[in-house]
Amino acid sequence: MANRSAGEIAIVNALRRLKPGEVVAYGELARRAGLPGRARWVARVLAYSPVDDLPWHRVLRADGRIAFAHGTEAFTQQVQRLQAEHVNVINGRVRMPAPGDSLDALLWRAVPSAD
DNA sequence: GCTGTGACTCCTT
DNA sequence: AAAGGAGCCACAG
Repeated sequence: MANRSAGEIAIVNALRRLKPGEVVAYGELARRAGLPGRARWVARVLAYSPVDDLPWHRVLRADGRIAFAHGTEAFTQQVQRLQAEHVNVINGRVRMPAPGDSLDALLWRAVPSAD
């Protein structure tokens, strides 16, 4: 039996494990799903997965920036969803967790940025 | 089966 | 801070 969508299922499961207010990078989510280096696969799953109740808005680029261009509908919607979960977003950027910060930082501090 | 594309990431100027 | 390039891999043509 082909494991055609095994990775996709793992990605969706990892996504479902995210708690409100918790954000991760595409690559980090891929790593949690047991698929290191498959960040682009995560992005594709978020874009095309038939499951539509996924917390896609909790996934950001590795530097904490939203993956969409400013002014797009997707960008605006992601910012709104994040703010609804008390995630501070400034100029399309969120502070990514440092390795030691983990549990204390359920709410991530905003990072000022020029953009 | 080869080529181009992309909601990515890392390294090197 | 910004830009270029390589690696990555599923998918469409």
